[in-house]
Amino acid sequence: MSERVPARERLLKAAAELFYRDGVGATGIDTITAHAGVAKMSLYNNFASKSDLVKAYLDARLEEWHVLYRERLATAATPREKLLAVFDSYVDHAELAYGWGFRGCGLLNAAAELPVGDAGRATVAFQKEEVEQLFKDYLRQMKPAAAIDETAEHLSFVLEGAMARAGLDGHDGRLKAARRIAISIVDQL
Amino acid sequence: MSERVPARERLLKAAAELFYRDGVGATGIDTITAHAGVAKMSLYNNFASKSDLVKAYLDARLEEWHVLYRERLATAATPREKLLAVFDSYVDHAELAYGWGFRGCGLLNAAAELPVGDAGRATVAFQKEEVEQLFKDYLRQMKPAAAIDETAEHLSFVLEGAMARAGLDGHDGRLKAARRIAISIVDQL
DNA sequence: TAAAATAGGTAGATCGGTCTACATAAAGAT
DNA sequence: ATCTTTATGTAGACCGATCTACCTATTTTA
Repeated sequence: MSERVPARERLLKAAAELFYRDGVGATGIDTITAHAGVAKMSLYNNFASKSDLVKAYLDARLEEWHVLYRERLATAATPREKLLAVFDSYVDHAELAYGWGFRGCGLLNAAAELPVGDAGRATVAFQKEEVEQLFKDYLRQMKPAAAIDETAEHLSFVLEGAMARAGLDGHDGRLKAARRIAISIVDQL
Repeated sequence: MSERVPARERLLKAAAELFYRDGVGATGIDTITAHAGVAKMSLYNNFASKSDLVKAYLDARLEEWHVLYRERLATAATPREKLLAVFDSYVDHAELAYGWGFRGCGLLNAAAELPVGDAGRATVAFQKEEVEQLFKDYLRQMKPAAAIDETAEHLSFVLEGAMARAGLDGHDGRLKAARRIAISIVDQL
């Protein structure tokens, strides 16, 4: 019955909740270690600094979304369904955060707190670029003659805008609306 | 040559720059007063607390956008032009922040740092609701038979999504793209 | 001269980060 | 089967710096 959980894992779980709920800057080292039920030195044995933990937090959120997206992708047959799987994975990811009090995209929120040169901002920018690239790929498969770049950017704006609004009023109806809008956009190409 | 500027005004100007550039949480009281060239007590003579100053900062940004929007509105003749004036005022507002290092919408960034119950979040949510309502009004004047609510939400997503993306890659080309997208949306209603 | 802004300082908490000293447990060596 | 090494985790003191908030006393301004 060895239910032993490594300190690193406990720290990442605690950081995930606290960083998302209270913000990166407002969450101190002591709060994280206390919430993880772990000694302070266990944090510095596993991470070089708080920024390093923040970076790991962002990478974990990115990977978390990747998993949800690939799950949705597995059940998608057509390029159109694959494109919509991106929106569905956003809804799925939002629902993961409901227990913590939904506050929008954890990556975007964290990026808003990070200084301009910070490495974490690159992680966030990368994910948004990746989503836009996915839209381009699927659009190209759907309608090779369409204005791919413009439409992909349009879809990215709709998705991220819905997430921003959802973060403010605290429900994911916005994300489902974004999905409906995306359908109308791709279906009238 | 009385170039005397009241302490309150100097504080708001310093707070505007520092809160936007470095974030609300990362900016301390002493930094603000030093940057304003003002005594610490002048802050507490004019504002009840730091949160009060943050609230004033948000209100000032909201009013700042209102001014820019009304300026654009004055040169708009048709409902279509008035609707686009919203997008233009966003570009104008973004350009105000260029000297500080553009980091996206100051209201959205600050809201990402504020706790869920904070009064400042209401200010931010209000501004986004207001924009969506403006879209509804102008759309109704343009095409009374169109799907007003859905289209207004669509336009809001495009605008706020463009702002979110712009905040990550640091230029307002995204906002100009959003304007072009908005034109295509309203012109094919 | 009365009001407002000034400089400078204090209180008390919290921050990120470092350090010491000890406990536990599995793996390798004999 | 015993000893030793190496990993990892523990508790808790401690560091310098910074935070908000508030105070006092002096100077400036109107």
